[in-house]
Amino acid sequence: MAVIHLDTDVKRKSPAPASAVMGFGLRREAAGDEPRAQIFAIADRYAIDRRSLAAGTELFAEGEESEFLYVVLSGWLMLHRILEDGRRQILDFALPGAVVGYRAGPDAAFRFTAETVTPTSVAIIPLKRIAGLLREGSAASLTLISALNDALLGAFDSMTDIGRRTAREAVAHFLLRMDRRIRRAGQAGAGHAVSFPLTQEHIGDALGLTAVHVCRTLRTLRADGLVTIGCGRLCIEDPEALAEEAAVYSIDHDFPRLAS
Amino acid sequence: MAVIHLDTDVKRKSPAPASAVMGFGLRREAAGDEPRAQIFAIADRYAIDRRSLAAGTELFAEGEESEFLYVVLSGWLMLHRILEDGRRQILDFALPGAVVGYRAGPDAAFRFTAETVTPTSVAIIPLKRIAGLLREGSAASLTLISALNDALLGAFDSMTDIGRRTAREAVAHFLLRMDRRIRRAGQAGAGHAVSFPLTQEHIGDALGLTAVHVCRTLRTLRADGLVTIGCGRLCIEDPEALAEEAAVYSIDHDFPRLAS
DNA sequence: CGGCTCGTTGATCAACCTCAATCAGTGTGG
DNA sequence: CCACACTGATTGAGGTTGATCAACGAGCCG
Repeated sequence: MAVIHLDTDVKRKSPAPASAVMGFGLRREAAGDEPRAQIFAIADRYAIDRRSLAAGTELFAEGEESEFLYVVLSGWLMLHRILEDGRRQILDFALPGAVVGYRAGPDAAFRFTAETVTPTSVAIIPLKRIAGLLREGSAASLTLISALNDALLGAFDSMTDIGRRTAREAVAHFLLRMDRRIRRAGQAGAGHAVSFPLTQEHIGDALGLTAVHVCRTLRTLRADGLVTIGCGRLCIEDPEALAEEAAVYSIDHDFPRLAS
Repeated sequence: MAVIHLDTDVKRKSPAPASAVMGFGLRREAAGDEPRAQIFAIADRYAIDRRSLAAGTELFAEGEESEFLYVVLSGWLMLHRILEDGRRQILDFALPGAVVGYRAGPDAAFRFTAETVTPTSVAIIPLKRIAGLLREGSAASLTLISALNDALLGAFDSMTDIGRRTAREAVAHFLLRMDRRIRRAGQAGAGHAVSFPLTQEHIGDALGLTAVHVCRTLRTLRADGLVTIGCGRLCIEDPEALAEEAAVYSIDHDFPRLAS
């Protein structure tokens, strides 16, 4: 896997001062990448600890209460809900630089489950400190609001995919969006391809489809020379043609179409 | 319609000071209703103008740029996207007390269209003032973040409805959610019923269904004695049974089921 | 009255699901 | 070293949910 995994200790419980615990040089690592650098700066300043998780483990579960919020430092998380009979809806994926688990306060339960897709490390930030940050006022407020707003716009994209696009359109649009997010998160791979840890079941659960149907859909997209996907890699072979397949509305800010 | 419509002038362009324009006694009207009162307080303090719109008019359209953000004072808006061939996905409904159209700055285009469902009046707030508010820090930052977070959680609910619930489950869950939102927005009607301005097409476009199928689904829900809906009114006749039909996950914070 | 929106119902169709089997790759314990 | 289990991808056959197309009635309005 191309996901950088910095350390493997499960949890450091020592209540050391933040500056001592969080000296990872995150700012250096992400220099120049504006929104992500700002999130990492918040993690650097306000986190009291960090935690490394193996793939497939829960960070928190729907219904739990906790005093913390998390910033993804490396790896992928998925946020999801599961209905009683096992149906699963993946609500979002959290890439490095994502803020996960914001709530109004420690007495508000998590409304979804967060589970790692790859080995992942997160910074742990007390909600109390965030509340303080907001009251006092700083550029961090704007960063946090922007992160939430981005998440909301992403959810709107997903709703449109799930509700009003065909399977082929939805998968095409999903791959375009993910490719862009992966690059923005600084995970760009060699050449055109990016590392892509999701299984077909993940894609299906994010788009309201079955893994079987995602498989069939990907087969046709591959056959048409639009994408290469598999073995943990994704390559958008023909972005314009794929955007065409995705039934992107003409005004779409992210994927402007050539004609009109 | 039970939606209170305070005035009908189309637009006051006079750049009068906020306090002069916004003396509507909103704080009095919403006293005791915490989150909504806080939003109205923000509108009271930061709005430069207000605007009243007839039903079925656009407040703003996807792709537009503007320096403003809006707070709904009365009436309903719908936020939606339309694909090139006319397919429409309704992303959210905005009830009184909702914040609509937040963006990082005036150069960021709207990513969806906002259109009135009923006659509506909104307070107009310059994005600049919001940015200032966040930098300076105040309780308003928390209010704004909470509003965004609530919108995100609502979008997650919708995604689960659209992606992983059957039409019957989705409609049941949607009606439960809307009933709760209407009451929280202070629009509770007489007795069990609430005023409900949405058409079956609105419901369908919010849930990724056709109006025809919503009609058939509502028929069975009515026949089973679960809801009364029509003529601009909605009445949840049997909340527990409807939650049962909605396949609400057992941990759901909003609609706890009786058993487990 | 004509035109419009909204709700309703029927008949048909297809997109996507379900069930099932196979296969490759990978890890594991004997 | 191999049998075995397990995950993830793939393909086939058949079934079902919800879409599409169409028609009609009620209410409203100019």
